[in-house]
Amino acid sequence: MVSRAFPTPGHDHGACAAQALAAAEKLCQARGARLTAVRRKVLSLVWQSHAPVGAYDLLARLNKGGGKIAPIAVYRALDFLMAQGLVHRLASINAYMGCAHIGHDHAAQFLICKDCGCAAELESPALRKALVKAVAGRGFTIDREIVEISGLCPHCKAS
Amino acid sequence: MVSRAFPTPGHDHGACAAQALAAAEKLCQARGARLTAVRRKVLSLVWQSHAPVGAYDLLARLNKGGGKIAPIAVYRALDFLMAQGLVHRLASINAYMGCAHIGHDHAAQFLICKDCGCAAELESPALRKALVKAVAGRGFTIDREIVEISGLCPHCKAS
DNA sequence: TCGTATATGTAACGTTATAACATTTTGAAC
DNA sequence: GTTCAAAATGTTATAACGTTACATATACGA
Repeated sequence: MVSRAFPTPGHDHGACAAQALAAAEKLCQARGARLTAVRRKVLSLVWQSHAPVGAYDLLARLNKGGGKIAPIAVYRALDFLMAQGLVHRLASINAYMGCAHIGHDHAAQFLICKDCGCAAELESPALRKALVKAVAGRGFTIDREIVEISGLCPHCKAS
Repeated sequence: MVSRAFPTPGHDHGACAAQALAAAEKLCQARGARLTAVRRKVLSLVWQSHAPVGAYDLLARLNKGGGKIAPIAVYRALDFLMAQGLVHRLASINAYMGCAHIGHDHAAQFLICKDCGCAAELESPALRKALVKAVAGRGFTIDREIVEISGLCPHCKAS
């Protein structure tokens, strides 16, 4: 399977998130990367839903219960998680989501539902290829690509 | 020609910008859209270079000489210009650039040089088609697409 | 010229992200 | 196990980006 599909409204998200966390744990261990308490907590919060979440939302959730963590701490955790490929940033909505294809580098594309707020990761080789081809011949060297498509997901369209 | 190429370092930018402003003027007149003084000024500032420019940069330039324009005025002007298709917003860098293909709706793609800061508009039908195709079959309805590719432009790569 | 829609002014505020520097924790070498 | 340097976190302040709410002014057709 190439894409993480949009979750059905009633899917078992607990299992979904737990699996992602376990995989992240394993990956970090293998790499000698330190998945510290803050980082693990931020990652778990990111995985609380399939809707990308803002940094200050994460901050508020971290501090729910009287914590005093500063914004910078969240951004640092997110930077680490992005460097490890565990989290993606969606530039068009200033939000972060868990990566569905950890363990290998990939230039992903994102579908963002403007109704329910959920996002799905595409990772289409054909699209990637078309992009590279479109740029080729212009003498431009690609460093990073951002492809974010907003619209209506299947579930929201149906209702 | 499908794309606005990266300008050569010494190109006649005065003529380039003047042409864009004249075309915008004409388009607004034809549509009955009011290209007021503020909007015209913002558009001309946007066209002062081929590097996308931030809203607060525009603001500073507007106020150079003692003006007191507020941020909101710039954003309102930009909103108008974007609605008319005269300006694009680059979400990945929070900046704005003049549109090179005014007068017809288009889903453009952008190449952004991380060295000189210049950006070019691609508007590749093949890429667009690949994107639509990649999304098709997933039941997702496209509303808006953002494709922003950062890297090195030909001129910067050469030097 | 009247009235309404459009545009702009004004002030305050909300949101997103980073800078700069101090302190603590970690893990490996000795 | 002590020491040391690198990595991580804490603390405070601030930069950068964008909007709300409401008042005023201008344009333009009836």
